[in-house]
Amino acid sequence: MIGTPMRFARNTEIYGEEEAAEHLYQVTSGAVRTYKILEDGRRQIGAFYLPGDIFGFEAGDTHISSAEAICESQVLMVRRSALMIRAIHEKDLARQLWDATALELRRFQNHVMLLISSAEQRVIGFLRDMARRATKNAAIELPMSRQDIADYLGLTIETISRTFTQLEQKGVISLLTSRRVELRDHVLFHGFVRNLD
Amino acid sequence: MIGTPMRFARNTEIYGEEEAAEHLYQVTSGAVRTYKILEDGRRQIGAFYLPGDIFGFEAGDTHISSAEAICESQVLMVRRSALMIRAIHEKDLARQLWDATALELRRFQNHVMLLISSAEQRVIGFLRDMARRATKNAAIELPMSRQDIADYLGLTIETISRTFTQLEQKGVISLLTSRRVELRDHVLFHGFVRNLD
DNA sequence: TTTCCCCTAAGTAGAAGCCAGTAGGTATTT
DNA sequence: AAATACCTACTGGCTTCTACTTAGGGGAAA
Repeated sequence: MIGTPMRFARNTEIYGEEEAAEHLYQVTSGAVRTYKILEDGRRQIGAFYLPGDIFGFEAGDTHISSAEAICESQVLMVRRSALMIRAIHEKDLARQLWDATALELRRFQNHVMLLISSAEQRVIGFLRDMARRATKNAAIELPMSRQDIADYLGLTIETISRTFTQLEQKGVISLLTSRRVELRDHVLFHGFVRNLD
Repeated sequence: MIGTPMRFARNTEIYGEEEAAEHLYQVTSGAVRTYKILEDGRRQIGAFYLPGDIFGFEAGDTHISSAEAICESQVLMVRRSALMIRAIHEKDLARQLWDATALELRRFQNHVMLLISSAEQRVIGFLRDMARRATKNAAIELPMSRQDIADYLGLTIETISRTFTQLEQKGVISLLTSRRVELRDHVLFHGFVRNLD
């Protein structure tokens, strides 16, 4: 994917909800969150995007979420219209666009699954997802704050914090620092954690 | 949309998870639910489809959910491959396919929003959604059972039942029968219900 | 260095889950 | 036709889990 490289500082907006979706983005470094503000003031984070991920691709004409850089980030920006026109002739490109959409749908579905479980399962599910997507090191780097995780999982920051501590006590994770987590193997290999007690 | 008409009896499978997504469907009568069974046995309903709605369109090669008829239903079935080939030349068709995908993404996003609210807000949100999509009668017809609603909203059947009763007592809805609900106007016109106490 | 978030800890209160039990309607059986 | 089973929906009591609140410590940014 070629495009214009752009830099965004921590907590700066990349695009806003309801704006015309003229561009498509790919993260090259850093991390991005998409979110919506609800009528009652709460914030729901829709997804996190890490290096390599494509975002801003809503299939419609306007963005359904806002996007912000979580930390200092670099992204490639491409004109959506240009891409769509090219996709008519280049079958590979068209294919890639559909794949990106399929991935996005799967992520949403996965997110729904997370939200109906207990706090512990949500956190484990989130960490497993991050582990799968991150560079295959033993430790997971979390670019986002506890508040971001809370707003993604539909929990409070305190519950996130408590659950991290409990998971460490149970030996499921190691908290190297607050932003570096190590997942123990049995959690990675088993699809699901049934009884941790 | 043209296609092969097919009938499905109540609670019969239309397609299964992980099956090749060879077809695309449009409901002509009845109602359809898509769902996934979680590792711990719970069922998460992803969406309900009513007459006119298109489903089975996952953007990928395999279905990410199973689909069942909620009640005796008729659907039109179209070969996905044929449609995609036609879409290359017919721009309108391509447009329609993207629109359907965009709608699907929006529905998922909406679903995520519902799942982070209180039980009362989830039920109200569900009913508002059904009211918007249904034929514009005063009363909403609910083809699905309380268990279906519970599995869609991530609640228990008891909570659904209790919340329906509470909403009726507060004057937000009228339960004409258990499957016919009338939404009071102020809920329809206001975007959100803040204080019902 | 210093400030300011960010994170963790602990206790209380409330919301939703779980476990019965009841009632009404429909289908099946005798 | 009566009796029975079955399915669906509603209600009450108790338990559990997570939100809310307050407080304090620690680390990153300026």
